[in-house]
Amino acid sequence: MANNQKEPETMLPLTPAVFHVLLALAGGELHGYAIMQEVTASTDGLIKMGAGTLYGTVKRLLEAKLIEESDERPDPKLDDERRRYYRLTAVGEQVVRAEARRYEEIVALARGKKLIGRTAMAGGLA
Amino acid sequence: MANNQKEPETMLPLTPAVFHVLLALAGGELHGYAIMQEVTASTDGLIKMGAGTLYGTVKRLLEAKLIEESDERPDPKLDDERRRYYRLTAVGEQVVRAEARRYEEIVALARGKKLIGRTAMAGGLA
DNA sequence: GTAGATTATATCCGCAGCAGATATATCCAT
DNA sequence: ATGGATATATCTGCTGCGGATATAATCTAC
Repeated sequence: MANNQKEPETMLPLTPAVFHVLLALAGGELHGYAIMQEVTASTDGLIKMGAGTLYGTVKRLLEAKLIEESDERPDPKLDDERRRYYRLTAVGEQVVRAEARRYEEIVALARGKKLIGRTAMAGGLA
Repeated sequence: MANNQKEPETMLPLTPAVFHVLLALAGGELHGYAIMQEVTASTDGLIKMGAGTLYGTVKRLLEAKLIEESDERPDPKLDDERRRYYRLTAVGEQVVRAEARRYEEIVALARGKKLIGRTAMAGGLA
């Protein structure tokens, strides 16, 4: 094969916490606390990631080289210097893509079993 | 509200193991070992559910009344009497539906961040 | 028919990692 | 300046996943 690294599929499935963190960072670099807020916001408050989960997950993701710290500051003046920003690595992006596709397959499976409709309106008729 | 039971959304998110078991049973009742095989088959071998995971999960699902044992035998003559068949309860079906919708939302989120395409072909261009 | 592989259920236990509690410190609004 | 929100970090209890182990019935092959 053309590249020298393992196939991203080999590290699937991701834990939900890992996936949510990578997904949050797929929209651009964020600092830890912002990741927590992004996860809560993007799931309508259903997933509330605790501090222990977040920082533990970030640590493991750094070790696995799926994310990396960035020294760039979006706006040096308005920024809080306590913040530590993180971004996806190339491998991290491959992995989050692969996991997203896996989720897509599961949705297709659920659709095949008539659990959800063909349209993408997740709310249904409520 | 009209019904006397909790909203299925309150017990989300499900663990991946729980979701896969419920999803397998959404296609009709199955015995334990068949659930394992169905999970492996429907995920192209990516998820290989161990015996400990399966029977532990089944036990907890029975306690939570999301599944129930059925005495019906698909074909009494050809059947293996060791088998224990399980089916979704009404609540269990509500819950697996709700979780499937949640997965759909996550896929939509990933789509919004351009991680996957608009079409549902999960394999992509490989 | 009987030996070996597969099917089938069940429990045990080590380990990963999630989640709340705790600690510390800075930033911001009043 | 005081209090509350922001921000990072660690500790620890607990859940539950997953491989190993045990037991037994069923099926296949010879």
